[in-house]
Amino acid sequence: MKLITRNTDYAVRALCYIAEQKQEVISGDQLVKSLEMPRSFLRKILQTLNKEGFLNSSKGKGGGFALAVSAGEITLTDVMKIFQGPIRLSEHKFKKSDCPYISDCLLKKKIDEIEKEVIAKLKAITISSILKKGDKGK
Amino acid sequence: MKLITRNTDYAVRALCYIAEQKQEVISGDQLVKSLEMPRSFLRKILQTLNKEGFLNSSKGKGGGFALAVSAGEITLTDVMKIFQGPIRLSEHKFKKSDCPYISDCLLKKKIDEIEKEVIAKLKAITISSILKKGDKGK
DNA sequence: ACAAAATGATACAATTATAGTATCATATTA
DNA sequence: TAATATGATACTATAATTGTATCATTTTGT
Ligand code: FES
Ligand code: FES
Repeated sequence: MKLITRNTDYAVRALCYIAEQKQEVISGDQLVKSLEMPRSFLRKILQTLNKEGFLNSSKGKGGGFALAVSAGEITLTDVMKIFQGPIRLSEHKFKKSDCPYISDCLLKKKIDEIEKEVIAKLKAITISSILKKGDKGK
Repeated sequence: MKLITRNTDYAVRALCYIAEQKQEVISGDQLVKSLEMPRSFLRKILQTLNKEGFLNSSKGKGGGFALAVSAGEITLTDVMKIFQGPIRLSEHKFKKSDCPYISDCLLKKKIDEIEKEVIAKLKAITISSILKKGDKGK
């Protein structure tokens, strides 16, 4: 029953780390060392973030990853969507034949409401909002 | 990324159904037929609800399950706890060595806040609050 | 040219959670 | 004592999560 899976979490932490460094470009290995995450797993995550346009990558010596978007513009929901698909708290949506309440289901309505609020709040969390004060904005 | 798993969902719907009927005692088979859920799965769920004190059961002809607690006192979080364990949106709690931010992690704080709010809202959803108007209170 | 340093692509594997099944035992009622 | 119901419990299947591992490609510096 996790809302945030580990690859999302790793991704967020990696983005935070990159955003905080003075250098723009950070190599995967540096991230692995600094954040102590499984190497191959993080590499895959970084590749995905690159493909999705949140990171730019460069090969060869001195290469690595840099933010492609400012830290203030990357939201938690962005990252979640990439690694976990569309956000949905419940799958309470049964075939009509399955459920006598479906046409006017209060449970569904209530859950949907909560879902909306949660998403709104997650959307308000950006990478820069997670960084310690003083580092923000970058 | 589901907040509510199917056994929780089935349990809630079963509780709703039982609460709505005029008879107090409803057999497992009647629930299976009416709600069109997998028989064995629902039986297991009903047994669990019984063990946890939300249903009373009686064997033999005319037996079945009845609410042990009034519908207004069974919350969604109650049911979730039974079938999904303690509610936790994120496992963002790494070993100290893993994460430079852990001592003062804004992400953790923000997630925890959201978590609290979600739990509060889920707690406000009771079985009777899900039933159609007019059936309430039973 | 060539080696070193990096990422890109991709296939594979392990673990865990979810979802569901099946069987036999036990109690109750008619 | 047969029928009806739940109790206990072990088993299986599927899917999601969490990784690993390998080889290819690009870039840089000597
Ligand atoms: S759609 Fe069936 S109870 Fe909500
Ligand atoms: S505990 Fe590490 S970023 Fe939150």
